[in-house]
Amino acid sequence: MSDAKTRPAVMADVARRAGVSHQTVSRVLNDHPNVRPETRERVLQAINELAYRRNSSARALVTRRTNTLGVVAFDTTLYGPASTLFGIEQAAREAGYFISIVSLKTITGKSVSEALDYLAEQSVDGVIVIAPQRTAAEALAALPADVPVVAVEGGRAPDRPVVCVDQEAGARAATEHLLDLGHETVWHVTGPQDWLEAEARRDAWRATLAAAGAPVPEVVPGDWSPRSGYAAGRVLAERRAAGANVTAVFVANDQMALGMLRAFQEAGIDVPREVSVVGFDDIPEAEFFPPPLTTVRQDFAAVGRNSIGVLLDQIEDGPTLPPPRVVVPASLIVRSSTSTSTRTSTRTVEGDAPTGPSG
Amino acid sequence: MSDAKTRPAVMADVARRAGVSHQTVSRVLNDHPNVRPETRERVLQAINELAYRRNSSARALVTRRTNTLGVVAFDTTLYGPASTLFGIEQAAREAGYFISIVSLKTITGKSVSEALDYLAEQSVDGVIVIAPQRTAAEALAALPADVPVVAVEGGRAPDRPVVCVDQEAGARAATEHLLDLGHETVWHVTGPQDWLEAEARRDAWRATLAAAGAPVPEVVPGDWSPRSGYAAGRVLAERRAAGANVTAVFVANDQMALGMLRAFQEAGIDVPREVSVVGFDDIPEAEFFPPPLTTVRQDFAAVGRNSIGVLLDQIEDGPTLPPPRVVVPASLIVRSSTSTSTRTSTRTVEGDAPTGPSG
DNA sequence: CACCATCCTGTGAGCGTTAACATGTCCGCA
DNA sequence: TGCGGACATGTTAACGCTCACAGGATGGTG
Repeated sequence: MSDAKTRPAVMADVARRAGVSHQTVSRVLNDHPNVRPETRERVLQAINELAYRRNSSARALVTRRTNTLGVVAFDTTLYGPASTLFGIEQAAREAGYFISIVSLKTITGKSVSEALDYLAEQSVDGVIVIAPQRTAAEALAALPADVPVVAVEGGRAPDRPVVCVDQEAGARAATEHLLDLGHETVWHVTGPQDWLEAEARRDAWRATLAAAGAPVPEVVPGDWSPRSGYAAGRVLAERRAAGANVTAVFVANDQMALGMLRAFQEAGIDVPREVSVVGFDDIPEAEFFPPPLTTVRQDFAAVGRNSIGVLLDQIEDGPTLPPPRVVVPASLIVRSSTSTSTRTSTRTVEGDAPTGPSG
Repeated sequence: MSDAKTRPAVMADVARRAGVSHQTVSRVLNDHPNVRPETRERVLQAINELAYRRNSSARALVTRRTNTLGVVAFDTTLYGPASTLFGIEQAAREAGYFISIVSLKTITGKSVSEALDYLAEQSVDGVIVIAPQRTAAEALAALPADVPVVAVEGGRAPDRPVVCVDQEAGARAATEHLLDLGHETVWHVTGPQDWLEAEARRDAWRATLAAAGAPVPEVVPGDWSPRSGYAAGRVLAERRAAGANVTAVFVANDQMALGMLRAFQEAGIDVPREVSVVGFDDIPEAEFFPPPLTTVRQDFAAVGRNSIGVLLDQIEDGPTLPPPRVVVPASLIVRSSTSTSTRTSTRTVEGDAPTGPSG
């Protein structure tokens, strides 16, 4: 009975070598308590000698668990998604799960549901969807839940577990920081319209201004790219030249802030002496912008950890009602792109209001 | 025999419903030719009605193929690795493969081999290792090849397939561009010592200078981070103040270039009037640096496509000798951080050599 | 000494699929 | 009419594992 030449060893081979049954080998592998230490030792040695590896497919077939989680992401080239993905991967591996990833080029209801289909084909045990856009979040909500799903930045989906960064607190901190510095009001450059994060930051900015009794300027649209930030910077420089009270800007992300800094520089506007700028994300480059950017840092590692935590809970205990909603804090990092308002010797501006430069 | 309540349908269920044997269902699923169109139709309909999904574990168990490829990456938060990963994922999905990823925090021989172990446990069909460091590449070379492996940026590993960007051509283009602009020589800020890319860029820079008969200044060390670029910028500003001929710098990546630009600005050095700067990577922000950065663009999508291509070849046809080595081109993107040398009215510098500002 | 509980180990079945082979049908051609 | 071959389908046996259950020891207790 000349055995196979180089076929990897299977459980039966180990069993034979250790002089036990395949079931005992299985027990050793699965840390069952009822195995004599001596026997366990013999089995482990046989495993080592044969370089035995348990066949994950056979195991998955019978346990109905693949130990694999799917992640659907969009533009993993951006710092935020990339960092979130990294956090997710670390947390998953720690919990003994594999991560299978699908990166989308375009995010539509269709592409999201296709991605989920694709992952379902691989029989993942659960899925994390990084769904920062309204369309993605809606597509997710519309889907039948044959597999546990967690949305990251998934808006206020009422029936899905969601993990997200506290955009509101971040935007509020940014805006208040500028108001506290004595600026009469704060302008805002938004992200793309259908991004939930952009919306949340904008709304919180607006609410903060309103709460402080400060005038609420029209938003300047952007799309996250440095280019759009540059364009927004030119718009604001123009407004300023035309007499508008532009001394402080809260830009919805760091990349746009970079573009804006460049536009201001070209327009001869000094940051922070003449205009203060705050970003959002705290990308590694932000500290070295001209000038170093005051911005809001998001704890992406925590987002990853929590996503995995919520997802595993759901996999193990089934869906809970109401679905959990975890909010991860964001913190303001003050650098050199913001300073007190120096607009003292100026003619009164058009839409003035009682500002409270509180301490 | 009341059938299971909500248990997902299996092949036998489909077979029963379509009035055929499970084997015929299998044939339909696998596009076997010998199925009557009419039968095929009936089977497909049954599949639809039951929302049947083939069980990938069972399939993998018998075919000994998981249709999954592993990717080992390091610091996927950086633009380069993130982009490569994205390219790999796209190409893999197109080819019908799943991607399972392991991101390493630290890259050592141990961590790389652990990652490969981890992926082996998942029975991946092949692995792509993004191994830009010497240690990673060496760990890879030392490993037994029980699974097809492709190294991305894996140095000159003689016995492993490698896909890499033409660092040499990129660095040469950057250096020549500066020499062509009339600069007597070009300084260089390197990446971390054990990164193969850093080494390749440095060597090519040095060779280009030598070929042009230009003096070769000492390299300034860096570690990819903006911070280290800033430090390098201060060093060079100091040298310049001390009379050294610093009019052109080739920085090994864009992030460090950003830090350097900041240092130069603080030192009152105008870029590009007084010093020209070239980066490497062409990150999205580069176009909006102060000033827009001349840099070298790498085609990460092509790297991804080629990695998958080489890996699939190896999986399907077995290892070939010699192992393939694919080099992806890099191209110089000229922006505003470089200009002709204006160092005309200067005292002669110490280490002068016959420069050839050739056309 | 009988009896039950506890520990350790083995036996057999089954997870859902594909591969190999068997069977049956139909057609063309000698 | 008979026969080989292409085609269409069914039957059976793996694939390598875990689960449920069946024992054979061993030890404490009545």
